[in-house]
Amino acid sequence: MAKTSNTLFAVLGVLTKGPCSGYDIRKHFSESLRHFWSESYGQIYPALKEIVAQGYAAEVSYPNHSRKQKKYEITNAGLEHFSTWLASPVNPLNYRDELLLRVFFARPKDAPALAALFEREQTDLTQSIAAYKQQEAELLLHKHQEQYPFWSLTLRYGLLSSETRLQWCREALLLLARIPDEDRKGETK
Amino acid sequence: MAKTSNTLFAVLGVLTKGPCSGYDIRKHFSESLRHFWSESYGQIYPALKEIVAQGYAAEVSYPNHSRKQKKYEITNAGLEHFSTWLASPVNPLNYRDELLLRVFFARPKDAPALAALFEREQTDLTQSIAAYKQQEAELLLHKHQEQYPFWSLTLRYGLLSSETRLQWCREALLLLARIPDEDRKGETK
DNA sequence: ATACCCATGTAAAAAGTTACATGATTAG
DNA sequence: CTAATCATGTAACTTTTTACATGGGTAT
Repeated sequence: MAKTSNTLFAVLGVLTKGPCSGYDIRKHFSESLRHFWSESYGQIYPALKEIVAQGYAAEVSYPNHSRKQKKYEITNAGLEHFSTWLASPVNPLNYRDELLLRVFFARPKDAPALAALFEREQTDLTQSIAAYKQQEAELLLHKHQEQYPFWSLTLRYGLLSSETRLQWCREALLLLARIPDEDRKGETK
Repeated sequence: MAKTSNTLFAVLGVLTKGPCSGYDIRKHFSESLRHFWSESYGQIYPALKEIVAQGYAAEVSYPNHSRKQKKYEITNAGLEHFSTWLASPVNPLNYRDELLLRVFFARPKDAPALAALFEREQTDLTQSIAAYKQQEAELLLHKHQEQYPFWSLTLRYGLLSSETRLQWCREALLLLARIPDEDRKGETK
């Protein structure tokens, strides 16, 4: 198969929402999509070139504002290609979690250091939960758009999974609090 | 900075559990660590070479079974290097979720296709939840090891997060069931 | 004018996967 | 004897990030 690359589809996906420049696309990734997807310029511009080469989008010019900006518009072929991808099976995600990695290898002597990492994680999660809630409120303005239920589902997942992880951090801190003092064996110092 | 590479630390981490060959390390990644970390041979063997070059592990030979196998043992310098890493701040994880990506770009006409993806996800999650529960039972055999609480925490996270995602799939399917019929506008066919 | 964002793009490096070549050992 | 598994390693490729070069537009 030629290209399974998700980058191409992610970029094409943004174009389904309307004509965009590379810069606009980047903004989408670092704003509404940042919680579950991102792409850097180094991926976006080459992907746009490829998408145009395959006839899934075309450059459009708006004579009004003759900026340096290039906008791309998805073609019918592009829309169809995207729909097909959307219905295709998802690849198993390969998840890499640095915090879990540290926990897995930790020993009693690492408990205080781990606790500090968990506390940091807690404050980060608390912030993102607040952000999700605010975004949910903002999203209500689009309540009557046909895409509303889908956008709302992605936000909902962000919220649920962050709350679960926060809860887990709390459990972990309780557990860690019971470890450090009883174990001081195997010290060489 | 020379190397922030997590691969080096992940491999070193496995070595903290005891002398291992590259093959053994691979097995660790595809067994106990698979839910939050993985490395391929193409990463592991070069990483081992690098680790030895930096003096964090050394090749050991067991004259008994003169196999083709090379085992590596972590050095004191390696243990210290690893502890330092363990206490260092975690990098923000860049999470990419193909299912969320599809949901975000979906429109009412895609509802049936999405529902199929969610159902697939449900069965996968149900399986991993069962696997987590079985692993929890097996882990009880190591209840008195000093690393038990940490291993148990990583399993616990796997279980909680899978259950949350499963719950979200159920909500999504209910929501999707209410979409498809009311929306048939904008069809060109 | 000068600073700051908008905007496009690329080169180089780093990270990671895949597929293969090679051969030893073990179980049936 | 044969198949499966153990075991090491690498080359080629894909993917992704990072850092830079370049310059237009706009507000102070």
